[in-house]
Amino acid sequence: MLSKQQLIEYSEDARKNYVNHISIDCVVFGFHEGQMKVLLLKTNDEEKWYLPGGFVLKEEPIDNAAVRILQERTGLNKIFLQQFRVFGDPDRSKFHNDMYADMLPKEDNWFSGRFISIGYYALVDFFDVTPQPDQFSELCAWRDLDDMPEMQLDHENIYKSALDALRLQLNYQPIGYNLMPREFTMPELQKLYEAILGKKLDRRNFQRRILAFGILNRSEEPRKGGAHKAPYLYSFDMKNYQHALTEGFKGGW
Amino acid sequence: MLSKQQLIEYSEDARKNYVNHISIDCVVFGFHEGQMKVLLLKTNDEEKWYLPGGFVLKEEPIDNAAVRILQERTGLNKIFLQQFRVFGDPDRSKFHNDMYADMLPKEDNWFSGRFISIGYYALVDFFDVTPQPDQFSELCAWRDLDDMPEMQLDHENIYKSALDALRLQLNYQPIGYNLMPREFTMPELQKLYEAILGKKLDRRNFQRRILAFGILNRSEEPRKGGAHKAPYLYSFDMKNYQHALTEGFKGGW
DNA sequence: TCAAAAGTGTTAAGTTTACACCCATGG
DNA sequence: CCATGGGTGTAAACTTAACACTTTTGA
Repeated sequence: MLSKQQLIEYSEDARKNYVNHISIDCVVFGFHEGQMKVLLLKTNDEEKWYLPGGFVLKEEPIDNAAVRILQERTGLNKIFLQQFRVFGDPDRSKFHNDMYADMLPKEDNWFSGRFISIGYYALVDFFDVTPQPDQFSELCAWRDLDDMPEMQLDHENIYKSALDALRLQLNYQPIGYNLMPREFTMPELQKLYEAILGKKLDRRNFQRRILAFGILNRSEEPRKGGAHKAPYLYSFDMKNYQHALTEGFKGGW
Repeated sequence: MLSKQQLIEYSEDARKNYVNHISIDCVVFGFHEGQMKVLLLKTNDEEKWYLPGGFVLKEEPIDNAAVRILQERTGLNKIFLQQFRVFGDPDRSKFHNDMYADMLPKEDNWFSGRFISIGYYALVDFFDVTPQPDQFSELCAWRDLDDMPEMQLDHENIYKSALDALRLQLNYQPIGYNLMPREFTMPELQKLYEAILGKKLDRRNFQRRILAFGILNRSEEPRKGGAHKAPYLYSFDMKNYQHALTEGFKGGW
């Protein structure tokens, strides 16, 4: 949490460096122990959590801004990012206006303005992430998809919207390279799909369908470990995966 | 086309009234005589055309801004609008910077800044539209999808991106209410789909598929007129249409 | 040797595709 | 009376869904 003095400095710096009126909010999805997770931030003072976000540098492409912001929160360089919507109601910024009303000059501070936010969702490997709080928070942590806390501003709306977009993406693009470890078993991949969709899938049909996409390579060695038949290990065939990403599955019309 | 003086005034007014750094670009699709059309603008001086667009008033929701802008260009009130992407490269505004370099003060004029543009596509009934040029143009006209002219800035990119989004929408949402007259025949609707997709479809299979969506009502009276069997007239069942719009077709997973 | 979890296969139901024939109308 | 374009039907190919049995492993 910033002191009043620091807040004033931040506000002045922001004015110098960032494009005014534009913000970026990111919904970072991770996957761990069969659960979809979302990366959230929180101050010690406030009860409510918020999404990682930030602003766009004056000469920076917006996609780069999203990458930069996420790098600061996760430590990751290569992140699968997808712009999915703009949130631009004029009263969505009211929160900041109120929050900093007594700390910053009423007019002409960075937070008093209106912000139109570009929503991105990101898919990341849970184990690669080292959650880093930002200047305004003490806590940066994963939260389970089915145990989401109350959120600030319109962030609940943004996160739900991101989940919808992600589910839609399942229908015409491969998912998983960014969420799974390099090698994984078929049941593990299935758990990812089930977590995203929030429902159970048939084991045998799932396998057939995924394999039909032609984006998986099966390695020779199975993974031993449980009191059961050792499952095969798979990895993504990056050539075909990339192709499927750009071309999409199934035609529709 | 504005004079230098008018341009300066516009620039000053814009600063007062609009949110800086944000613009809106609209790809307006219409359908006429079996052709998909896009509404474009042009000045007499310039060869290149551009998309209808504008800015967001300081207290205006962005969706309303898009509606307002399109109302000015088309005269229409009720327009099907879909936000589809943000275009935010820093050098996409270079064009305006150069164009007005000798007419406006170098620093601190409205057009010298960077603009991040929110892309919308719209579907409208061709016959309801009265194309209106804006302050910067003398010409506002429909252009055929398969005879598109050269365009300014990144507008070609934006338009192509809109077309992709529209084609994607065909796969999970109904299309047509906004593009067709109230009553239409099955072959007419088919032509719309063919125009959007840029390919021929099988008459019989098309009919089956569309009817299966359950969003059409067939009226009793057929339309006479050609030297052939009179085709039935259909209209959209708005209850089911709306439902399909929000719920989407086919499940995927 | 048994329970757990994974591999594999089959059949039935449902879609989609590719076609062919018949019907009303206006010239 | 015939050419044009529209309505309708169907068999074959393909997908998807539902379901059962066998295999391997660690305890």
